[in-house]
Formats: sequence, structure tokens, C-alpha cells
Amino acid sequence: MPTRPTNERRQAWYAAVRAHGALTEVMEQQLEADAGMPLGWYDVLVNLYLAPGHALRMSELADAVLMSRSWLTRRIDQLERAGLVERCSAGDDGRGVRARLTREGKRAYLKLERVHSSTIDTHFLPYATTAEAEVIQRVMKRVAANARRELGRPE
Amino acid sequence: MPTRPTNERRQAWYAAVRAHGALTEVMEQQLEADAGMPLGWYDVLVNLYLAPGHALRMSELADAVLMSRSWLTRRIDQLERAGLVERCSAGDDGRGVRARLTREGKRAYLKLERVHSSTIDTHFLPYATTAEAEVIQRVMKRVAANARRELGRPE
DNA sequence: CCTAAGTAGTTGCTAGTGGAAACAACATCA
DNA sequence: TGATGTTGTTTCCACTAGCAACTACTTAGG
Repeated sequence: MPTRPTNERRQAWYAAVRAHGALTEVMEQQLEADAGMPLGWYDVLVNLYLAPGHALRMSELADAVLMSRSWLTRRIDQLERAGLVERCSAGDDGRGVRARLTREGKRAYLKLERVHSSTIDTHFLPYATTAEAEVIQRVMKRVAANARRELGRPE
Repeated sequence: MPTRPTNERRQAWYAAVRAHGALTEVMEQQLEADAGMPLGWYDVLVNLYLAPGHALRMSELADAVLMSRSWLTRRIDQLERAGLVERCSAGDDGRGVRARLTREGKRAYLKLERVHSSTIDTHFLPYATTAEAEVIQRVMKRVAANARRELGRPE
């Protein structure tokens, strides 16, 4: 089977970029409308929810979301003001601070997750068969793994 | 053939998001290093290069890149300062302003395009066969079209 | 112990982004 | 000729995110 011209094969990536941009925008609107929360909160809340005790050290959390510490400090400030997260001491280490989901924080996460998933279900899944979804997942995982290696953070 | 559980099929989208993020970061580094230009310039330069006379009205260009007019004003300011674009009058309409690529602007675009393509060639294409690329393109186009319809700008 | 060096998290500063609204210059249409 | 609409710019504001300086604490070495 002949390989298509490179130019034409690149269109696959362009299409993925456009789909990502458009669907992300839909996602932002949906989250704002149905959950009253910005997409930017998602990563932090997911990581906290999945952590044991729904809590993580600041630095662990910063690493998990691939952001700087000062970034995390300020994001946790926001979430604390919103009542979704509270800071507590990290036991033995007097320097450490743990961010922990409050009861409301857990509820908020579940809501966010519900809206997030439902947006994917209605705007992505109907356009990909099971086989197609498998192809996308396989290829994209390889691409991401390679790119992260290139960036010096394999994982 | 049984449909995989929804949860598992969603992983395809998550993988695409992560791949997009990582490859975009690689792209930014590459463009900065090899062309000395930010990725944010790409869209504007492409649209200008492909336009007749390498020039477009400000409002047309703003529409083309899906950004506001004030955004475009500032981006053209940057590109003008860098010597890649110049503003000229829009002939019959005294209000209008056309942004036009300078000679350097054309050279810069070609350079940017070369680096951009080569990043895709080395970080995406090797991980997708022709058949896989076709699947990705087909699905992502449908997703993007639907999302844009949802956002109220079909196209 | 006690000091030196390192680590965790916060804060001040800075540069940049991008939208909304006000605005000036011009066009169009009655 | 006004009234209204358009085009592009500007001002103002809120937000983002990194760097570097700082505080508070821990740990290692003498």
C-alpha cells in the first residue's frame, strides 16, 4: 500500500488541533453553565479527589499538574476562597502544607466530573466508533509519550 | 461487536488532549529555538500568506483567526514592530486598514512553516500509519464541525 | 547541640494576554 | 445633510504565570 504524501497525512494533526480547540471551548462553556466552575480547576480537583484522604502535599500536587509552586499556591487560594479546599499541616514536616478537599469540594468535583464526561459523551463519542477510538488512543498515547520524552519529563 | 464501556472509550479523548498539550509545548520550543518566533504568530502569518497579495483587511483577518478586533490590532502591532507586516490603506474604504506581509514577513512565514511542518513530521507522523492518520482526520473533522456548530459558528 | 545547607510554601514583582466599552474616522442611506 | 452603522484603535481592567526573594522549617556535619 502506497504511503500518502506527507502533506496530506499532516492534515490529521491539523484536524486534531482544531477539534481540541473547539471541543475545549465547548467544554469551558458547559462547565461554566452547568457547574459554575472553570475548566482550569479540573486538574487540581481530579488529583485531589483520587489521592488518599482526598489530600496531597502542595509540591506533590504541583508536580502532578505540571505547574510551578507559585501557580499552585494561587490556585489553591482560589479554591480555598470558594470553600472547596482547605489547607492543613503535613503532620511530621512543619514546613509542609497539605491541600485537602472539603465536603463541598468533593461534591463540586463529582459535579464537575459529571459535566466533563457528559460533554465528551455528547461531543466526541458519537463521532468515533469503538475501533476508531482505539486507534486514536493508541496513536495519541505514543505521540504524547514521545513528546514528553522530548521535553525531558518522561513519566 | 460489543461496544466497549463508555468509560474506556473516553480515554481516547483524554489521550488526544494530552498529546495535544505535549506536542504543542514541543512545537513552541522548536519554533522559538529554530525560527525565533512564537507559535501565536502562526495563524496570522498563514492567513496573510495565503491571501491574495499576501494582504487582508483587519476585520477579515480577525474573523479568519477567530479572535476579536482589539486582539488583532495588538498582534499586528507586534508583527509590525518585528518588521514582518505593514499596514496600508484599503483602497476605496477610508476606514479600512489592510495588513500586508513585507518581504521579510514572507521569508519569516516560510521559515515558520518549515519548522512547524518538520515538528509534525518528527513527532506525529512516525506514530501514525497512513490508515491511522485517515481515521484520526475523519473523526476529528466530525468532532470539530459539531463543536463549532454548537458554538454558533459553523463555517 | 549548633551551624550550614537545603527544602516547602508564600509573596512581590513583572510581563503578557485578552475582553468590554468608549472613541474617532469614515461610509451609507434616507 | 443628518442619522445610523462600520472599522480599527485605545483605554481600562482582570487575569495569568513565571522568577526571584523571602520566611519557616528540616537535615546533615562538625
